[in-house]
Order: sequence, then structure tokens, then C-alpha cells
Amino acid sequence: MGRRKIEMKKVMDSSSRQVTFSKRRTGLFKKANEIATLCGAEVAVVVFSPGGKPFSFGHPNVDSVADRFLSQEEAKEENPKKTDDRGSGKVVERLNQQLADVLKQLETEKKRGEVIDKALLKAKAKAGLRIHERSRTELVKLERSLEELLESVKARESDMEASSSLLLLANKPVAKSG
Amino acid sequence: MGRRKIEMKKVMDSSSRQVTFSKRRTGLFKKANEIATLCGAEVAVVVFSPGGKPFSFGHPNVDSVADRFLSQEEAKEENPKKTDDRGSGKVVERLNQQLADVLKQLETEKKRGEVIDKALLKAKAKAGLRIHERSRTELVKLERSLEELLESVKARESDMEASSSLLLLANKPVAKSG
DNA sequence: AACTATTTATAAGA
DNA sequence: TTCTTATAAATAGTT
Repeated sequence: MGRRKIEMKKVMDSSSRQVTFSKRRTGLFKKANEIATLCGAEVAVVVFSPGGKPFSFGHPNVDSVADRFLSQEEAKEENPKKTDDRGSGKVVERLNQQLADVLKQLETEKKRGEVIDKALLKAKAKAGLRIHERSRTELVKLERSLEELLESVKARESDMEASSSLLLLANKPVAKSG
Repeated sequence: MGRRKIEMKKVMDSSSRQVTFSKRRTGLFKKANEIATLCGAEVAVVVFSPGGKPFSFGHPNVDSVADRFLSQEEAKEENPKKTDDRGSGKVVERLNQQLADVLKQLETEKKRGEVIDKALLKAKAKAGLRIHERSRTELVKLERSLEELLESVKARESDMEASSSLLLLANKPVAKSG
């Protein structure tokens, strides 16, 4: 759509590539806005420029749409093949025990380094947000904080496998750890 | 761009709105693909139809782009105003104690209902994934599982405030709970 | 799903 | 970067 038809392949001149990007980013966002307006559709667009800078458009906003999408995407994976775990009472016990185990490790590691301390700082900052906000986005971020905790713990473990197995163990008999 | 110019407002006839959506979704994804091809840009588009069905386009794929975007978005919020918590040693202790508290609650609630049992089933299924996958996306999903656990606990609490305060308490003196 | 009359987007150029 | 303009592409209304 211009003076000439162009080939659909990467623009080689980095300067005009940047120009093309700017123009088309504008167009893309405009189209996104239009489909939202005309159709009452929720839409999110995220694009990174050739230089790596992020740009986004969302209606009503990127986070809520991403949230909705990720949730349903997740729901898909939920029933892969086996809904066979009716004897889940034992699973509960075991998983719970494993979680307790992780907590114990956390406590131990806490005394050993300050890595965790830093992770907790982040977690604390994020925990300041209201937990029961409407959007699940905040919750996801909170969880990421928790994940960072676990990661810190894992980082201090001699072998990642050990902690990985903590969760995998939910499917297996539990060996006494203490 | 058609026989007539149309007003930029929601199409009222639901049938033609659906048609418009389909046509424009195609166009939007095409544009997204073009900016990726021409500019070597990473891009993700997610859109929900008027009927609530999700459609997405991503280059190289939606998850990786969303991931990248969310990470950097998060990094922004990381230093809001106060890096003043050098006395975080106490915070560590308290947060840790609160986590233990949540675990205790979980154990209690576990005996009371099967809601949690179901949540754990989901968690277990997701935990089956390797923890140390490359993408953080998997981790985020895993964390969501943990969140579901907490949510189940919260659901069985008489007041959400109670559990909400568990994390907020990281900033306050801890009252003995047992 | 196809077909076009038109409107829009945009490649070049300034 | 912003504007202008010739043209390519998208699409609203129609079949």
C-alpha cells in the first residue's frame, strides 16, 4: 500500500526498517482499536521494535486481556489424559508434606544466605498490593514473588533435581526426609 | 475501506458484527504477521470475539512475547519509591512465619473439605511439568497452581481479609496465632 | 464464501 | 520525525 509494492521479507536497511516499523505499529494499533470499537471485542497487542523496545495496545487494557487469555489457555491443558486420581486423599497428604518440606528448606536456607533475603524484599513489596483485586494479574505477580523464593532456595541447593523432585514426588511414595 | 465509510462505533446488528469481526481479525493478524516479517519484530495479538471466543497470533509465539513483556513490565514496578528496608532480616522471619501459618491453615482445612483436594489435583497435574524449563511461562503456571491452593484456603475462611492480612503482615508486628 | 466499489494504509519522497 | 501523494491493500455492502 504505497508508491510501490514491496516484497514480504525483512527490510534490510536498518534505518528504513525502523521507519517501516513505526508506521506499521501505528496502523496495527489502529486496527486493533477499530476491531475493539466496532465489535466490542477485547484485544491486546504487544510488539517489540527491531531495537527491542516494547509497545503495546489493549482494550480495555493489555493485562486484563492477557490474563483472560492465559487463564483459558491454562484451562485447556488441565485435562490432558488422566482424571483417574480418585484416591487423591493420599496425594493431598503427600503434597502437603512436600510443601512443608519446602518450607523447612526455606527456613534452613534463610539462615545461610542473604539471597533469599533479597527475594523476600521483592515479595514483600508486591504483597503490599491488595490480594483480592479484581484482576488476576496482580495475583500472578504475587505468585511470581513466591516463585522467586523457591528459586532462591533452589539456587542454594547443590542440585536442582532435588527440589524439582519435591513436586514431582506428589506422584510417588514419600521417603522420610528427617 | 469498502462500499461505504462506516461510523467508528459498535456495530449494532449482532450478525454483521460477527462478520465484521471475522474479516477484521484476519486483517489484524495479517498486519501483525507483516510487521514481524518486514521488521523482524516480535509480536503477539490476542483478541476475544463478541461471543467470547479467543483468537491469537504470535511471532515467534504468543507465550514468549507475553513472557518478555510481562517480565519487563514487572521490572518497572520493582523500584517504586522505597528501597529503605535494610532491616529485612526481621521481615524474613515474619514472612516465613506467615507462610508456615498458611501451611498450617491448609492442613486444617484439608481435613474439613474436598475443595482443596480438587485444587491439589490441578496443582499436581501441573507440577508434573519440569520445574526448570527454559520458559518462565511454565513457572508462572506452576505458581498459579500454588495460588489456587491459597485461594482454596481463603475460600474456606470466613473473611478474605484474614488471609489477605497474612501477607500484608509482613510489614507489621506478628500476633501469635496459636 | 466471492465479488467490487471505496476507503484506508502505507512506501517513497520531501 | 512529520507531511504529502501515488498506489497497494483492506474491507463494507452485496450476491
